Amino acid sequence: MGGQPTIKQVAALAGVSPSTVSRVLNGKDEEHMTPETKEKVLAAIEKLDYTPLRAARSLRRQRSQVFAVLVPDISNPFFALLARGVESVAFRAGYAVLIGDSNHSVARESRHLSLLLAERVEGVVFIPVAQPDMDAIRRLSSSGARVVVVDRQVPGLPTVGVDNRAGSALLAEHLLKLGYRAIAYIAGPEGVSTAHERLEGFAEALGGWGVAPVCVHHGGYTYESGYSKAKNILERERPDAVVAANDLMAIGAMTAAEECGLRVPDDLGIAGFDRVPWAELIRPWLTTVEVPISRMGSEAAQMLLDSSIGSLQLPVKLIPGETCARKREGR
Amino acid sequence: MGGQPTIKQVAALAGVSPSTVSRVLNGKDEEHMTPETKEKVLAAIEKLDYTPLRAARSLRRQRSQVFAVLVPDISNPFFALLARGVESVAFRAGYAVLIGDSNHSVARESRHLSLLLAERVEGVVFIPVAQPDMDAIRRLSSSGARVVVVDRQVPGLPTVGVDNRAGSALLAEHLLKLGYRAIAYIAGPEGVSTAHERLEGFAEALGGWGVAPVCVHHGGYTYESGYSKAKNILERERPDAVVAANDLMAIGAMTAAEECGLRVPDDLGIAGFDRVPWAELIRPWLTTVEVPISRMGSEAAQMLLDSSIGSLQLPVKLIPGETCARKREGR
DNA sequence: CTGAAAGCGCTAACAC
DNA sequence: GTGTTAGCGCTTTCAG
Repeated sequence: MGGQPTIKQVAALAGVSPSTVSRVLNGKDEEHMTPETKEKVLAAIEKLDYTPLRAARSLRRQRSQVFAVLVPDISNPFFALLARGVESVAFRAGYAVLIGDSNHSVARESRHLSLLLAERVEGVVFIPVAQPDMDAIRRLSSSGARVVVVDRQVPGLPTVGVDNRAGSALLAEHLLKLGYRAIAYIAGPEGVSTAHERLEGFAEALGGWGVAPVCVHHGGYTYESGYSKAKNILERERPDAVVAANDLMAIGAMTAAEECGLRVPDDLGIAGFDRVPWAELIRPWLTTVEVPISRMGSEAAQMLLDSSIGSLQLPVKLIPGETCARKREGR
Repeated sequence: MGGQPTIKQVAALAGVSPSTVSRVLNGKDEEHMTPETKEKVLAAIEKLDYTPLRAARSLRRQRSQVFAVLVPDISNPFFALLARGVESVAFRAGYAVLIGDSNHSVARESRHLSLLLAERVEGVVFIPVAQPDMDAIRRLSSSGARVVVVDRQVPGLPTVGVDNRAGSALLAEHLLKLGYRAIAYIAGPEGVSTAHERLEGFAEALGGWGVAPVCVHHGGYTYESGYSKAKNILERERPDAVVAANDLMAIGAMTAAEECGLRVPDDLGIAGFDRVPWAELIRPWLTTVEVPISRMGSEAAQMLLDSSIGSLQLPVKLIPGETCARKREGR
């Protein structure tokens, strides 16, 4: 007990001044230093098991050595993987990582942004909610914190993302080649950039083949919304495939198909987007598009570390699965 | 740009001293304060959009207002849910939450514990790896940080856990009632307390019916280990059910069963433990035992906030699923 | 090559 | 009621 040792105590034990200890700690002037002095200091540090207090250091250096990850829901595996990518790079660089969960609420997100300002975080890897508080974002970033947006677009902020249009086009062509023509689309929430991009890329690619979606509904990127939208669609239309803008909704659609007595893929093809980590555990295997989310996290963290901040686009990959397996001729 | 405003600037603008601003900020002596003074200060704070610097405050108050979550893999939905529970309680109480991912490595975990020491976190919600660095843990907790272990046992530390024995017994009885008798068990890693508890609870309950497991293998709580152990078992034995110590391994076992040409549940029953959030998306539905992990996170955080630190055990719940659906008479 | 001194922004005694 | 002062633990000029 009795509090951790301070630099003063280390100095006293080593018989030097605090400044000398500090120099050793920070590797300054190491070349112009008597090896013995250094040894003594190191020994004292070891002996007392001394660790410099970050708060004091931050205060003095005017930098916190802290990053943050701010996402709508950390329990969503997609976001959790992002956090992991960030944490791993940040930790290696000696940064601590704060976690923020906005719970899809603008208000909570704003409060988090303010907290991060108080914390003087040096950088934030950020997945904003649909209509973020631009003012809070501006305040934070004009405080000197770097902000990198991931998998979304926010005007004026650098982004790490993927080519959603291209990914959707890949998926569309895959389905067309398999013979699907009556395709229903469950889009993401309106006002979210990825939702638009995925929808547009998909519709355009279909258009190139002279095909149009049977219908387009907007869901909320959740399992439940995928389920209810699909239910809705299947009661009204007779598509031969349902494509959802993410995996969670696609799986919801699978449940709906099952309840409607449709067999996947025999009666209905289903596809998603993201390739969430457990996508491959779903049976039948989901057809999806891989988004390298963990990599996006580490790239974003790297951008925070480098001075070079600029947008970055990573490639996506089509993952064919059993849920869209129809032969061109039908069966 | 040009740096954030300080308490001095607020004081100057309000025409008062910094202490007065501080008093307003902290709600001290609010009653013995001229309402006008308070108004002026509040106005100045508003005007400058001032936020007190946490590092300075921490240094002076000798408390960081920071908690941490340290887990083996934040991208594991089980741990991510835990983090969410912690974050939500901590945030409400004005605490920031650091995230640490030990990547199942003792070395990384140790380094994280040191970093948390430097950070002077006030509390840690901790899921340790199999053979943790007890020394690092002791150093941290004797620095004054409260440490609550979740879902594991570490001698001398308070725990938030569940009754794994009872849960396993529940599961065993469910299977026995359904008529399963030749049950293979895939346990968790040796040296992990939950693994032992689950195994023992299961074996004991079987014993009560005069039944013993066909065999017991130890896996690593991962999908891959579940797959390979099950493969192994199915090549040698002819169990009518495979029970895994967690869902991830159970799902691995499902894949193995499939590859061996066994139909679930007709030829082979399969059960897990944890009820990970996407367990219900798996088809056929997994039989499992629910562990309220998010709740465990919020309870742990609450323990950090309250002065009362002591172990806590939350109840588990059996979730019957289609993977163990055999009738008593067989089919 | 090393020490002394000042100060980062804030809070808490202690004055008045 | 409010201001003055000292100091949390550290880094960094500036002397020597």
